[in-house]
Amino acid sequence: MPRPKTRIQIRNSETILEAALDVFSSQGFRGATLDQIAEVAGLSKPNLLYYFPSKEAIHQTLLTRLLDTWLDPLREMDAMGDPVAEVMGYVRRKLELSRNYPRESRLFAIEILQGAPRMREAIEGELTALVAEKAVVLRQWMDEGRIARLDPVHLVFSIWALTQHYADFDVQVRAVLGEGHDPYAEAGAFLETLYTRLLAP
Amino acid sequence: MPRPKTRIQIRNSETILEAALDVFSSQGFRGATLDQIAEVAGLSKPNLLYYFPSKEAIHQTLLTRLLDTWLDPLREMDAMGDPVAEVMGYVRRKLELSRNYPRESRLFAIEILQGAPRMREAIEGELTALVAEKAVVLRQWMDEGRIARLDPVHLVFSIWALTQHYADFDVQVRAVLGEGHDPYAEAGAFLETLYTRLLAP
DNA sequence: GCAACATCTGACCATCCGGTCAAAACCCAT
DNA sequence: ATGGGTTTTGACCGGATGGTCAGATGTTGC
Repeated sequence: MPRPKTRIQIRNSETILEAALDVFSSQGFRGATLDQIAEVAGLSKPNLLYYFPSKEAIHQTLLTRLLDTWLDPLREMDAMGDPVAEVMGYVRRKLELSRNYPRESRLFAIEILQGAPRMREAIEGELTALVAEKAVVLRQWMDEGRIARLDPVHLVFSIWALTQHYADFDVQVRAVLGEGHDPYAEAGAFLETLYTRLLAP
Repeated sequence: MPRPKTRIQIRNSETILEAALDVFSSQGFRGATLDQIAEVAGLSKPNLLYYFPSKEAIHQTLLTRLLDTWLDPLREMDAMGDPVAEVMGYVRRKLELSRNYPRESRLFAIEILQGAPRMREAIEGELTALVAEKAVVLRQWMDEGRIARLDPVHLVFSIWALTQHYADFDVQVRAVLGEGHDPYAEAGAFLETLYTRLLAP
């Protein structure tokens, strides 16, 4: 089953990946079982293995798809735009990602936490290259005095940390805030203030 | 084996917990096996179970010990001290914790990521209470105009996110930075700048 | 309506894993 | 040295889990 072709193949592959995302992101690779995924997907376990050769392959497919989605917001940061607006836009897009795709965020986090055993290559390649590229842009803006002088790479780290925190530590965030809060709305306002103050030249 | 008494008991209990921390923090609860822990500890599997009644119990012991260490830096934040210095001190202590106890940080992170199945109570109790208490102090400082007006709880979240990021995402941080960097030293400088600018009234 | 192919499943297998247990090895006070 | 308690272990158990397979069931183009 190299490339899905028929409608059934496409539909079922998607169903499986959707279910697998649910289970992997809440249990980790080792904690997830094919039976669980099969149940969530509403398919039998052998049927899962008709569409994917192994548990490993399902996980790998999810991770590969994930990386692109994950890097897109940073790719969009435009060297020609207004520096503060561009960084702010990146923060906003990244926070949206956490809000709309928390399972993906957690899947990614678990993978990195465990030493990125199945993503090392992508981390050291694509991701590192993209950050290096954008660091040049940021440094340029700093040289021109359009944003404050900071370590550009750690600036990017701070955006990752602050936005992903709300998806990855959701349980903790909600417990501490208590009832009657919209964590993401409040986070948006807080981060707006934070980066406004941090970036001012 | 309710309370370790003899020297051998104390020594072996510690050896087991140390090994378990290694394994649980890099594989998660489900991913860790007693055989792995036994091997790292240099003991046999039945011997592990002579000191602890179950895998679950080893994990629970680690989590319980962890929480106190984890909250201490925030407890130390003193309402009587200088506001900016107190917050900065908290940031510094929390970053030290990430640097010196990265495995503990990851153990905690994995637990929360997976929905805190074995820590819910502590999160909703102790941790929430402590944050609420310190939020009062922070709000007081803001009312007095001694630090900038911000959402105090999200300010605390930001400190957690920014400091723990360096332990939890260590692999990614090192990959992106490349050779010849001291991530924690750079992070310390970056966070100093960030919170100086953020907190200024 | 039927052949050819795609999809699905029950039964099964080998391995792994947490945990048990009886007996061996060890330690130490007398 | 010896006896009584402590510590350690090899062998084993039952259940879970990833994966296989032969055959049943569906689907589609003609």
